[in-house]
Amino acid sequence: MRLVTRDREATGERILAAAAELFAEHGYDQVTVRMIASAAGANVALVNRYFGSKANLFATVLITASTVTAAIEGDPAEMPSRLAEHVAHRLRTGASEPLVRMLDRAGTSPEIRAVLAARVETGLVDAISARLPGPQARERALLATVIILGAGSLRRLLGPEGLHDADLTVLEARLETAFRACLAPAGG
Amino acid sequence: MRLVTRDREATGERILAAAAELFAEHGYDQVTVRMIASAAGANVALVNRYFGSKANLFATVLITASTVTAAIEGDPAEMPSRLAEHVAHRLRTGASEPLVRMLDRAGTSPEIRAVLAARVETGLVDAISARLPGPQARERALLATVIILGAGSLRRLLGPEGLHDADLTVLEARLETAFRACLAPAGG
DNA sequence: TTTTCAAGTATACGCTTGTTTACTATCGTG
DNA sequence: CACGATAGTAAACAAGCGTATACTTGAAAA
Repeated sequence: MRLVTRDREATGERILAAAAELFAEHGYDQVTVRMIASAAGANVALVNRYFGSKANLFATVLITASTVTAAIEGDPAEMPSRLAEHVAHRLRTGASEPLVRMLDRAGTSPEIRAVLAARVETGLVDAISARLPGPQARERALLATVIILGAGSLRRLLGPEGLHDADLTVLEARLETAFRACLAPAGG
Repeated sequence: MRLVTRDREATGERILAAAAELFAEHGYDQVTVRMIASAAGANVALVNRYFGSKANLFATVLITASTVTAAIEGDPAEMPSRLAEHVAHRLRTGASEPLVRMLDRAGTSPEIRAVLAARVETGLVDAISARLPGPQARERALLATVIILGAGSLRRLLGPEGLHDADLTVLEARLETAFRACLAPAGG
């Protein structure tokens, strides 16, 4: 029979889930291990006991976290519209995939930045450029990443009310042309 | 550091300058008042004595900090190329105006976010949209702001070495088309 | 010179952080 | 049952933070 009350694995997963939720919502710096433990219904010491350190827990969360693959995968010709829809939806609702949320709420400490940078490389830049035919794939992917990250920054900075007076359908349409300009095989 | 004179105003300005430098370099959260005081060659207590609080000092720095006005002002038709050059130069060198650097290293505490958001509104979004003829000026300005902020995020995340293998002249050319797509009067 | 007052200093307060240490409680098993 | 392994707990650790206090110093006014 599975243990209900004293289950190390289950507790560890609760901690991991709580950490993913909180990191995505508030960013690395603003989340304390006590917040994580409280949200997971676990003792503070278990966070460090099971994951070694807060930074390591964050890295574990990042590995587990999904990416924007849904918008990236598929026909490259329609990637601009998918990305535009994804970003526009993000601007509209504030919701997004955990990875992206954590990216633009990036912690400022160097060790965290490093693991985040690696994740951006693989989860965004490389993932996008791998699907781009033609030359300058990396540069084009970098620019698309710029928009994705920038939208997160703007949303975080201005909040929902800061975008209320903006027409979001207009934003989405223009986002698509912007993505298209970034991703087009022919430059300039 | 030994002072030649006891000049409150000069000391205050040294603190302000040191704070501007450090905030732009490392972001609000990572900078301590002791770092500021040390860089300014002043005592720790003077920071709070002269500026009330760290948050208030940050706000003062933000007010003093210059903006990207040089790239924004001028013929709107050439704003895309000016912005692209500005952003590309930023990606290349890592140097940028204090305001923009502080923006994408935004602190995560709510009170800091508020003053930053206000500064983005006036210094970027409003400044750009005011110079845009035609409809949807705010939406177009928002998208340009997205790129500006996103470039800062990417640069911060990947660092100089993360962009070494990318052709920055290509990036600048594509940035210009992206800005043009964002800022063009005719949508879609 | 003496007085005076603000500039500057040294230090510590209260708090929060991540982390660790001893301890308790509960389980499977001999 | 008893016992040992271990999940979980309570508490404190050391360090760092912003901030406040009480003191010292130096230059100008008297």
